[in-house]
This record gives sequence, structure tokens and C-alpha cells, in this order.
Amino acid sequence: MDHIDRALLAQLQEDATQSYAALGRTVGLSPGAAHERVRKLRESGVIRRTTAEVDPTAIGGAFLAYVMVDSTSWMGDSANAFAAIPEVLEAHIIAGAASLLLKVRTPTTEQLQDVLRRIYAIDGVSGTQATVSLETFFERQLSPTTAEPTAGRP
Amino acid sequence: MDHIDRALLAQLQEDATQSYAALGRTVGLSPGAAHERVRKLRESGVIRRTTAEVDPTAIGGAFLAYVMVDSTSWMGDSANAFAAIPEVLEAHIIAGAASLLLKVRTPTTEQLQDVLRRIYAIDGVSGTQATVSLETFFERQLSPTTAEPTAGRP
DNA sequence: TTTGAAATTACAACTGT
DNA sequence: ACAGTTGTAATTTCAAA
Repeated sequence: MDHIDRALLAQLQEDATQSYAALGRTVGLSPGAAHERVRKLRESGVIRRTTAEVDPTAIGGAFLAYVMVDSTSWMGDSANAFAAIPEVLEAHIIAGAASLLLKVRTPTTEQLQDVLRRIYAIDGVSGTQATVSLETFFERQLSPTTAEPTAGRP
Repeated sequence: MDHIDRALLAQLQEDATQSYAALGRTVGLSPGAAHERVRKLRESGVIRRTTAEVDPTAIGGAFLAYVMVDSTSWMGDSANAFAAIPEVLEAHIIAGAASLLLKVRTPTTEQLQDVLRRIYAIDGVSGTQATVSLETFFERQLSPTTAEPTAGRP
């Protein structure tokens, strides 16, 4: 993971459809070398997958809400229950007031209510607190050019 | 936007590297027709871009926190100030207690503190409240196969 | 890094509904 | 007209030298 790998990642985040020739040109590598680097980044799991980023409003995700979930018991093993609700896009265990933080997208507020009802039905959930997004400024990925984890060399 | 388009979107979300031939095979279309459909989905903006999904821990994003931002004034035009902080991955105006909700990734807790300091420095910000994620169950995209926005037939 | 064969994409002209 | 099919040229991928 040197600066060339990071440049490749930044390029692929922006546009994963470009050819290895174009990719190599911008980072100063031959097409073959660029190809091999990217292959290794995929293999090692640094690149998890290449995916089409779909406009949420076009597929029934116009409403965005974050939901804090209170619980009566340890929710550390309840990932599947939340994953079973397709409108729940993220689920995190959090430190603080509630036990879980969810990101939810629905086409309408009615559907949001329905999702909250389904969340309530999960065993151990004692309460929810939804925060609706009125406007999204931006949603982006972390840039690889940002500061390193300052990993100590072994 | 019919069921074939949605199937194409679902496929491309999973793996955007597959050929139009393979794509067409799974949705029951010739490679040319699949290509044309995808081209239109791109052109119309339903597919925003195709991107490499990078493991955040590999590029200095091991820590995840959500930050509620209180403000003394209307923050509706301050998108650029938050976008200028690369560790801020999402920024939403929210209905509720605070004015803004941010998603932040940093390599360490020290760096998180530094980001909070930079957020504080933004004009109008009167307070922050960070919620740290201890464990992420999952982070995924909205599936196109989910319920429609129930568009009224004209 | 370069090379070259195999595969894929992009773009025709054509066909049927 | 419109969306899909087939065929073809130009690129691109990818393994081997």
C-alpha cells in the first residue's frame, strides 16, 4: 500500500469503468502493471467490490432517517434481525444513550412508520427514536489520500 | 423503469464488472439490449457512477462516529465548510434536536478529536455530540427490488 | 514491460411489434 | 416509433514471454 496504490484507489472510486491503460497513464504505470496492482488490491480485500451507485430516490428511497434503538438486553447477536429489514441500510452498535444506530431509507413517511413497527417487533427492542433528514448535503466515500493509520512497521 | 431495469440495477450493485453478455443472460436479454438499457440508466442519472468500494480500515477509516452538530444560525448554506473536511463522509440537515448530522471516519480517536475541533471552528457551530460506533453489523445499498414509491398512474 | 490471442464493448444496420 | 436482435470493428483484458 504505497502512494501509487492510493492513487489507483482514488481513481477507481471516482470511475471504476476506466481502462487499465487510462488508469496506468494517470499513475505513471504500464497497463499491465496497473492491472496487476488492482488485481492484488481486490484479492487482498482492500477493494471489496466494484458496484453501481444507484440514486436512492429512483428506487424508493427518497426518505432518509437515522434511528436510535434502545434495548433491554445485549443486542450484539441480533444483526440478522435487522439485516432482514431491507430498508435498514446500516446497523451499528454504539457507545452512548441507545444501543444501536440504524440508517433507514423508505419511499414515504408511511413506510418509515412501518419499518419502525418492524424494528419494535424485534426481540429486546424497548424503544426507537427517529431523526429524519430534511436535506442531504453529500454522501461520499473516504478518500484514500487522507492521512494514514500511522501503522507501526513490524 | 420496469422490472428488468430493477434486475439490472440489482446485478450491477452486486458486481459491476460483469459483462453485458452475462448481464443480459440473467435478465433474459441480448448483450446489445442489456448494454442499451444500462446506457440509458447511466444517462438518466439512475446509475450515478460505478465505483470501487474500498475497505475503510485499509485507508485510515477504522473509527466511525456520528456527530450531531448544534448551531446558532441556519446552516443551510454551509455545505462547503463541511465538505472541506475529508473525514466527514455524510452531512445532513435534520429535523430534531441538533441542526446537522455528520458521518465521520478517522484512523484513531485522536484524529476524531481533531475533526471535532475543525467542526467547532466552522462559523455558527455552537456544539457537537459524537456517537462512536463500536461495531458495524453491515453497511449496504438500498435494493432496487424493494417496494416502489407507489407512483400514481396518470 | 511488452506482446498477442481471446474476450468484451461499442456501434452499426436490420427486424418485429 | 420503439425496443430488441444480430453482426462487426475497435478496445480492452489478461496470461505468457
